[in-house]
Amino acid sequence: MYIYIVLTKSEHTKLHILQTVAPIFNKNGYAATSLSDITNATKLTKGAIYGHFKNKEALSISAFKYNVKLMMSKISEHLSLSDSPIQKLYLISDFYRNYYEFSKQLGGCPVLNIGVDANNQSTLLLENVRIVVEKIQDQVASIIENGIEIGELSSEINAMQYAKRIDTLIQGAVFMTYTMNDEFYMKDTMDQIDHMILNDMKA
Amino acid sequence: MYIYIVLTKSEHTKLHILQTVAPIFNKNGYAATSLSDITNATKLTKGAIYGHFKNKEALSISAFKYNVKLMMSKISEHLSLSDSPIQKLYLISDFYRNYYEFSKQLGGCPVLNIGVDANNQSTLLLENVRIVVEKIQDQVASIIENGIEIGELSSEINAMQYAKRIDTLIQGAVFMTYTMNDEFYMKDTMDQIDHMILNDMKA
DNA sequence: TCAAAAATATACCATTTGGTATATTATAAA
DNA sequence: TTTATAATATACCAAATGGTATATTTTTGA
Repeated sequence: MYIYIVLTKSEHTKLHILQTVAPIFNKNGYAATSLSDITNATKLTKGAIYGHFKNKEALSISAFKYNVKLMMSKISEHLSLSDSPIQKLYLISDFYRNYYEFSKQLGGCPVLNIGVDANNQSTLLLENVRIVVEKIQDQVASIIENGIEIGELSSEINAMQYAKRIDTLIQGAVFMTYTMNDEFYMKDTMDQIDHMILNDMKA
Repeated sequence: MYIYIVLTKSEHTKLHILQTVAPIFNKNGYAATSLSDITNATKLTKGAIYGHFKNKEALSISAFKYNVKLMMSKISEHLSLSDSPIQKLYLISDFYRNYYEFSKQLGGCPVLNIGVDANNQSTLLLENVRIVVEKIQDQVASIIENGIEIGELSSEINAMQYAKRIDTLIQGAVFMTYTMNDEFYMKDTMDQIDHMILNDMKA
């Protein structure tokens, strides 16, 4: 079953801009993405761009959010494969085993790229990255809490601490995988996470 | 005991440029650092800058190497506190417990910042980051190998694999610490590394 | 002390930057 | 079909960009 949503001209153009521009900002970073990069890629003029976005910073934030939404919905989709909290944890590591290829479509990992880039470029952009990181950690923590409640996971563990650990492990793996262009880091880190679930977290 | 090295005018200026510019490139990234940033900060003119460096890219590479040298010599200094391989591993985690404050002087972690930044900006810069990462991992691996040889560490473990794991854990922690401005990630990750040394690596 | 060389400053280059005011075109409701 | 409005294009802006040729100043060794 498909749901067809009729877009107005304006909505269509705005979506086209975001789709086109999100990977560019993600790859190049804020400063290295120029308005001519944007107009060339979208085949639109500055008039059209500025009709939809206040300025370059606002566009970059919308582009970041667009990429995050793509990423998050892909994870959610994957996590829906099981209802069991512990299985959901395994599905997280499973998702990231293929994250290198997936995230290339987005122009890289938005959290890593924009997190590093925004740190000294745009306070607004950095705030948005932080919100996303917190949201991700909250979601993982609530999976862990559910697992503890139904007795799948040990009641000894601190849900938020482990959520942060998992997130930190993942980000390190993403960074190393991209920087060294070597998926070993991703695969090995996911093995570590699986090991952690089994040995430290399981009830 | 101090060693005084007499610098020529040229050497003095070159050092002054690198000292001044290294944190700026590290903070802002390649594209977001302009030549006027450089001339303003150094109080020199373009003539002086281009007398010492072929172009902006060459300067950014020298600046990266300058920061890496500062970082590496600081680590080496710390690791010289013990001759025991297993103690050296603990000294690595100990070093990174204070890394947030230390690396701020450099304008952030050069490996993380330039690694992410260079990925789509400068192939030359990225190559240099990779060389540094490999060098760090080789050094950690050789500490582990020594530990295995003298019986401090288990002969079951793969030295390079654990070197890469430690490095990946550290990079993740650095990223999270900076992005969230929260040293919890660094401290907790170093606890994990200590735990790994004791439970997975120790003979 | 002096002259050659090295270091640095000045003045310039074409191109690009983000952004805007205005003109033109396309859309959508009456 | 017409008309008001929304969407997009055009033409422009001052400022900044990386880089260079040349002029000036400083250094250095004879």
